[in-house]
Amino acid sequence: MPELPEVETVRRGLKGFILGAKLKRVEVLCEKSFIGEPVCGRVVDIRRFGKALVIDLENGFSLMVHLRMTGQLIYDGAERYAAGHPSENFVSELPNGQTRVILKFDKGELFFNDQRKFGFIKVLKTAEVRKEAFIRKLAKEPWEMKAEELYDKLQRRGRSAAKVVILDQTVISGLGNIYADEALYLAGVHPARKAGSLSLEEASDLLAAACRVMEKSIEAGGSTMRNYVQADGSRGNYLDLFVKVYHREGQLCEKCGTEIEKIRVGGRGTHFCPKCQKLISTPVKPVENPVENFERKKS
DNA sequence: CTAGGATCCTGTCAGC
DNA sequence: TGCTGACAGGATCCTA
Repeated sequence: MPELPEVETVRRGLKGFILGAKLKRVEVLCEKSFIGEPVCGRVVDIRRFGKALVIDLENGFSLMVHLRMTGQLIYDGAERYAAGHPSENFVSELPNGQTRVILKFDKGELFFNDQRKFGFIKVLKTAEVRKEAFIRKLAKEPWEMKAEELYDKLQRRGRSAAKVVILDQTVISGLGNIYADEALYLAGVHPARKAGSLSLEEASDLLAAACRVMEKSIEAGGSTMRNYVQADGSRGNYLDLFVKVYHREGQLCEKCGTEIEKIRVGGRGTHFCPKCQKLISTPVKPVENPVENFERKKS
């Protein structure tokens, strides 16, 4: 799942259920999914760093949760709260074959499910959370970043596709495959544009678009059990309600009516409007007298 | 340092 | 039916 808005949704929702609760027992069903020695204790805070969630315990230890592609956190107590990668697990009997870790609290159980096992829970000392490799390298979130900073980073990685650069969490944190596509669409930037060809103004637009698209998603309530099950009992992804290009290939662009296309950029499925997002490939540094330089190099 | 590709893992779907 | 390859809301590691 889980890009920044989904993780923030998990954080806010989970807080209502486990803040102040006492973790009494940790059951690890998949060794790969839990790093370190299990710890217990009362939950004093739940924080988020980019796409990583950190559950702080009273005893000085913290549990860092990264959901990666298919992670979900499902709490079962007096009622159920489920968020993360949307799937039938939201409403299934748990544990099941995709349950990797169970955190048993005094008032309920928190299931960490993860189909692909890319996600994990890692035990850290609370005082050392910021030293953890992923968190330490994390760039600012879009709303904390200045356009000039993003522009500089795009320049430094000028020969990569713009989308590839903004997906890098050490460049800007929070965007994943969906919101990267959505932000590029809103800003009118083709995903495969060389990062170095973006102007400061375009970088600024892209930054504003990233803020807007993620704020909107958080407001929409993110990916939870609540909006996974429709009123008529059918299943639906909340993203379909407001996404403009993601998974919309073949459908029409809301702005110009052109068919949305799907291509591959940096190995990821990429959706865009070929009319609203033009591919202008300006060389980063135009080579002067290429023929002459080539001749000189040979000799 | 950057850029590109492989890799971790399970499940689903299209095509033969 | 069964097989095969492609692909998936992420990030790291390896090579050039």
